Amino acid sequence: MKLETRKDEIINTAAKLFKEKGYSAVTMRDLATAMGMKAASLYNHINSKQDILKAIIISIAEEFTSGMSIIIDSEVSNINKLKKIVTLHVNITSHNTNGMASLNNDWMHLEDQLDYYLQLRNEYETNFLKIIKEGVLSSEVKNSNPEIIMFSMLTTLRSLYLWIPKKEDLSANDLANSLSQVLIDGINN
Amino acid sequence: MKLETRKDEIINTAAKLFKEKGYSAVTMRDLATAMGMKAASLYNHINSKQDILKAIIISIAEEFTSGMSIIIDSEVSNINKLKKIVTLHVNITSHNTNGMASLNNDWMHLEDQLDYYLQLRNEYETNFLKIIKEGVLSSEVKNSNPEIIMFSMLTTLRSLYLWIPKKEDLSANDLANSLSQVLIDGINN
DNA sequence: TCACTAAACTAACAAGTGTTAGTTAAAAGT
DNA sequence: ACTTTTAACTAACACTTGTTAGTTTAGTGA
Repeated sequence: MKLETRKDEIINTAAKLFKEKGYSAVTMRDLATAMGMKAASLYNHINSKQDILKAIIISIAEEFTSGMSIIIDSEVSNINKLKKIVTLHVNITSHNTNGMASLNNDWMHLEDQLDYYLQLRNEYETNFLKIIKEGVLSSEVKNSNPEIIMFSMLTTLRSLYLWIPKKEDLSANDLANSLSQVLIDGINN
Repeated sequence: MKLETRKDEIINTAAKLFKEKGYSAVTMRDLATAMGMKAASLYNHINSKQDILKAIIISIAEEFTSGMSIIIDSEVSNINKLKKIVTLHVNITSHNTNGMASLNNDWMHLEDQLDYYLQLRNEYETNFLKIIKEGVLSSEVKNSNPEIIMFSMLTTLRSLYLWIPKKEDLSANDLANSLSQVLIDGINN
């Protein structure tokens, strides 16, 4: 665990600002002010505004990809795979709430890396859907529209970044458990 | 049902562009090009870029407020109130998917109307939470964390704008029913 | 001590921003 | 027939944008 470099500080500060106003509304001068320096000085550490966005989004997207890959290979029931997905989202989001905002809202500004990002996202959703469909086949999962199930779960999980910072009292574990219960068992008594 | 004015056309076109790139990334020249005219000509119909955003967001926010008010006053079980909320979101989103994107992602750029918007949103969430809490008290709703329940439902409902355009074969009614089932009864068999 | 490097600075640029002023041409109202 | 309105236009504005060039300053290794 290396110390946080100046470049990392800039990227983390940028992620925070991007979360508040969105990528396009944050200027390099905004970022510089937040860092306590002048805009031109940022370029001693980063190549471009684009590159900051890329650094924020791609690393998280790859975390999800490798996390999903481990879940796919794990030998547990499909319901338990879904629970693992919930935990994956809670964990990744917990240690990078700001970055998750950019991933959700600013991916379309990626330019060079857009295709790569879309590919990762597509693969992720395909794997997610496959688990649900297999769960339906094995009667673990109710026979509802699998795409609606995925949509419902995934949108909730993708919005965790909005919610986790407001509920810091809740441990990641507790949240993952409660959320799994609500998402999987429903709320009807 | 009056004919669509030129101003409405501009606002609808803007909503579409805002959905694709976000408010800040869309320029008045982008909007003008999409309308087949010059940027300056837009100002014959609208006062400012800000005003377009306001027109998009506030009208939808008020739709939600009045919809919620009807649900609150309706004499049905709390579970059925929750189902009505699902239907409310499906209906509003169905006839204004583009605007819902701005409401979700660009509300922070409202400036003058920001406080008003936040007030409406806050009241809405308070009412939503109250229905869930009363459902828990009357044992209609499982005794999970009410805030997690609301978070889970609301984030799914708020993301409908991403999904409805991709599933035009599904009628608003069918979608509301399927979604209610998934959100309320869960997916576990 | 001296060269080198890291990381800040000032100054400037070319392009793009929302918006205003003034003009024009066609349509509508009287 | 004349006036008014509508809705487009061109030209320009003051300001902001991301970024580059060149300079300065402080710390590091030889």
